[in-house]
Amino acid sequence: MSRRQYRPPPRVGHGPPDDTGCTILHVDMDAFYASASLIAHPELVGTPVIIGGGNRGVVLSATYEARAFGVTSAMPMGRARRLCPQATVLPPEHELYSRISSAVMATFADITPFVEPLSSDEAFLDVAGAVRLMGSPATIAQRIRDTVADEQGITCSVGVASTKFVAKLASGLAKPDGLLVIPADEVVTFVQQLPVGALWGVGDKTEEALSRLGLRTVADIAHTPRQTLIRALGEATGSHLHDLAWGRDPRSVEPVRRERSIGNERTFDHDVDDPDVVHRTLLALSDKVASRLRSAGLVGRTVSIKVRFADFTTISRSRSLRDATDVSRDIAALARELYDALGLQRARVRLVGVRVEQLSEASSTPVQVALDEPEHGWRDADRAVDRASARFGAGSVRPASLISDRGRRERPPTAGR
DNA sequence: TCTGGGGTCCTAATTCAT
DNA sequence: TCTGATGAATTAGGACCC
Repeated sequence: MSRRQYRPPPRVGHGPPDDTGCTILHVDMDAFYASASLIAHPELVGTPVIIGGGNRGVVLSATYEARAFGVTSAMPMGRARRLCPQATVLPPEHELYSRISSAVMATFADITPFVEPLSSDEAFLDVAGAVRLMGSPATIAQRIRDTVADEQGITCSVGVASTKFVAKLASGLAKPDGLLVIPADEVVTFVQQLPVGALWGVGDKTEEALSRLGLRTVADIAHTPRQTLIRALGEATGSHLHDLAWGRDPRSVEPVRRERSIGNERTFDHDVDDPDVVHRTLLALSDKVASRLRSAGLVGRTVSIKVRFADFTTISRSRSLRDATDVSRDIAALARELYDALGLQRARVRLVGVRVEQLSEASSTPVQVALDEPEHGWRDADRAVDRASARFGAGSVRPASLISDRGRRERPPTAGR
């Protein structure tokens, strides 16, 4: 579901590609959400289909038939409908996607323990240790494509290369339903012919900045002094891009990545200027975040809120607690404090979000309890709510203020994920 | 065109501790 | 005790990714 697509693969080299040393695979499902949803709608195969919804939503995924009309992911739904009025629009089915995603990741795990998922529909694999048993990297890549197609009924594309970022570029160029090997000794030629926007980490803003320097291709970046790039883009981005432009990418495939934050946010159907509605939404979001923390066995020290106004300007505020917490009430209280401290009168609010950062394992983080606070009471209450939710469904137990009269009238957001 | 929701990482300013 | 330097942590904002 990469947002950036580039033209058909340029032919690199002649004869069968040499995959020696190309032990990194990037596997990417083709139009994942759309393909998955079509399993239940075989009559729509071969027609334009858009996954998305909500009156203020964006396109989550679209079939290649819809993309032919210019529809891309993350495009506002209104625009997508105008570009392709004949498309069928289906609402997302997240549970289906996550089920298929788990099955695909399990297929990867059968091949190598070195699997780094990037999202529900793509992953890096390091197959160095599997080559003796299963054949060359390209052979393994083809086997993955066959297995996923047979078992899940959807296609994927695989990039095979000696580094992560080249493997990712390759899978993008192989799409849809393709396999592309970039031999190790052709990496520099391959990357340098690409436009700067093809590089991972170059979005609209960075592309603009590069364009101001007159840099359009990766070769242009490669032949620009490192210091010039650093001056224009900052230390990290500047030196990173210079390295990539020469094919240097020492990052290894990391199977376990610890979560650094957990958050939830919500865009209102219509802009809201009633502080009471915002307060109740913050409460519901805090509740959701806290329960996700608990089920992940994590606690967090920093609570941050995000507020987006009607004109789309967005601000955030955060504060750190003395001790890490996973207690709904603590998170909600701080979120509300942060919001109230903004001193907004009747600003029109489009979105609010709550996020908890500075995470650590709940089991290894002592949660300090002040003697005069009924801290354990709230923790125990939260766990009872967790048990009830597990038994009777999410949202079966909610803070009283979310089911008040006003609540019924305004229909606060329910926990749905 | 009118912009979701889940995140990660980077930068810069400010504050705090030594 | 005051002062300055230095480095770490905190906070806010923004770019980027899928």
